[in-house]
Amino acid sequence: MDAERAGNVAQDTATALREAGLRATRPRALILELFREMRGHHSADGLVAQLNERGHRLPRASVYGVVEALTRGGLLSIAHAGSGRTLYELTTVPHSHFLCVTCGELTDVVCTSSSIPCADDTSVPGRVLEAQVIFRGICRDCDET
Amino acid sequence: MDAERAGNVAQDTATALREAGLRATRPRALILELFREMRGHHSADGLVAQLNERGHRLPRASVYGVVEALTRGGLLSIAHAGSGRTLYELTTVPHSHFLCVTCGELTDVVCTSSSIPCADDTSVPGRVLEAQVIFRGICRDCDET
DNA sequence: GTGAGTGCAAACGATTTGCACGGTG
DNA sequence: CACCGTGCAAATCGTTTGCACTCAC
Repeated sequence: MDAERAGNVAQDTATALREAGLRATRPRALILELFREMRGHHSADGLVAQLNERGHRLPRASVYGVVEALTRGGLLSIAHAGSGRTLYELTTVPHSHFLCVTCGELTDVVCTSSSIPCADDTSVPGRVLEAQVIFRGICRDCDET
Repeated sequence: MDAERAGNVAQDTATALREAGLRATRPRALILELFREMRGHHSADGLVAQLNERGHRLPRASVYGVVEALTRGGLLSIAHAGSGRTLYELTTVPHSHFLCVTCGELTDVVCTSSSIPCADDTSVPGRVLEAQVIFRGICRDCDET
């Protein structure tokens, strides 16, 4: 369980990075593994904190660079949570997000209707790369209070 | 044409503000009229610039307060453009947005399918107040280049 | 008259930039 | 061994906060 030894980058992680067209560096592997371990949505700043807790000190700017690279390589996806909060998550199947306006918690919403509305609508003024539905509302926890 | 004289608030603008449950102050009228004149999406910061060009000097913080109030009153709607950019637009019919990842331009997309996908899906973890579809892609202008 | 809204300055958090060093391919 | 990515510090951007003053109601 001490695969966290410095200099040691798990093979599959390194491979995943290279397959994404990225160099397999330690910070990148570290953060990718962190995402795989934790799941969910995390801000660059939150990652710095998580890494610190695990004894890895990475400067903010580097973490920002890493998540940018991982996103560019398609390994991470961006989920904007409003008010300047940029969250990242492991790229999986396309899905939507539910943002609680009270507590700010962001949850995945698995969309049962597979097609994205308007994606091929002629009123769309360009080539669509990605479409995202964001639901804003009040989550059950906050609603009960 | 010089309805811009200080202290003079156009009647219909004042009425619109009061109907929204807001006090009819000059900054609010100024900004609301600006939106009606310009259409489109604007950031709080952009509004400050626009107002300056027209000879109205309003401090940033006030503009932020005004758009917050207008949004609270339902006169403006928020359109998050990612990366911490919060844009405002006159509230009209519900619609989606197309964000060009190259130039950052935000355009309206009039959605022909009126229903919001998944809005009543049981997988949504709370009470939905609002749903927004955002398309990310490359607009025609940038695509041609 | 009273309180909401404004104006101003300064603080704030998230993200970005510039440059020298180090490790990957 | 060339170059991309990292580490570090400082700058920047959009937004928020605190407080005294003013104006709409």
